[in-house]
Amino acid sequence: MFTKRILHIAQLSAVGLAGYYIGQRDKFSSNEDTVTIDGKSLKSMPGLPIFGTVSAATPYTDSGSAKDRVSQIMKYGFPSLDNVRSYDDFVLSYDRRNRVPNWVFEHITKEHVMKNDAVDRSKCDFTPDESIHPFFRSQNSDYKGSGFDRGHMAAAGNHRLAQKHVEQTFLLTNMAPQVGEGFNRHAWNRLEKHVRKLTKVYDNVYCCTGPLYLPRKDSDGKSYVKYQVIGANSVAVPTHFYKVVVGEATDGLLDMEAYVMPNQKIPDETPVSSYMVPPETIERAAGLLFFNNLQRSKLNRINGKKA
DNA sequence: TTTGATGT
Repeated sequence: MFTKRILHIAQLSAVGLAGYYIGQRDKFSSNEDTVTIDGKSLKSMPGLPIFGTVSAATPYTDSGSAKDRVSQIMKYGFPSLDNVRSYDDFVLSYDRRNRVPNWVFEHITKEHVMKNDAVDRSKCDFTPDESIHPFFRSQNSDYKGSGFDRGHMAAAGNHRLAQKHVEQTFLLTNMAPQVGEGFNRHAWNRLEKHVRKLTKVYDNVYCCTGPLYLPRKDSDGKSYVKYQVIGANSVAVPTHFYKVVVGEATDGLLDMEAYVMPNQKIPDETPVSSYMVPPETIERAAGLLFFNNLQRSKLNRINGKKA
């Protein structure tokens, strides 16, 4: 088991493995850009960026507005600011070149993952996102016959408060091509279940999910990033996927876990913990900063170790 | 159970 873990970490070594310390990073302020958007189009067009008026420093008030929900989901900061779209229960940044998300952010509580008879996943359809320009929009036809699943980044099972919420997770903006057998339907699914279980331990769980395109050394000894593209729109097939998760306890202390899994069949017996990596490794590989507004003094553990 | 694709 231990050797396996070393192997996974070795795969990541090309992008830098500098330890668990996530402290003194540049102060990246994701809250200073302001864009004004009228409330009407915000309601009629799910997916429109409603950013700008949102600040992670804004205290959460339970007034029920979309803006407040975004500030709650994004409490600890935006990983990046490009092509941000907000939905009723998750927020994402869309990669127009690759036709998949850069990152998807969720705020999850036990109420969000509870069984709810009013919500039926089987009624959901995978739907192209009309809020994306047609040049950059992925279609169901891109995935059809590709051999890859339309894998949720924000998992459907994390959004059971309302039928509308789970339906929005089926927008293709929230999808990336994933190996089905042995990955999306198994190892990755186990990781998603693990995140849901964290809501039993923590009052609030913040989860950021996305793709990675990691370099690999070729036979000529040089490193290259190589990934398949599928369909008429050339949707990128990521080499790996990450999850960075923060659990917020009642006392305000925070625990962080970070995972990277290769987009391939993974043996059934592999524990999810063997895919833990230092968060900084993912940040360097993805070009993102996670939980940048988080107060370091409140960070208790990272990947189970005292921070 | 939850994650999906595919065929009728």
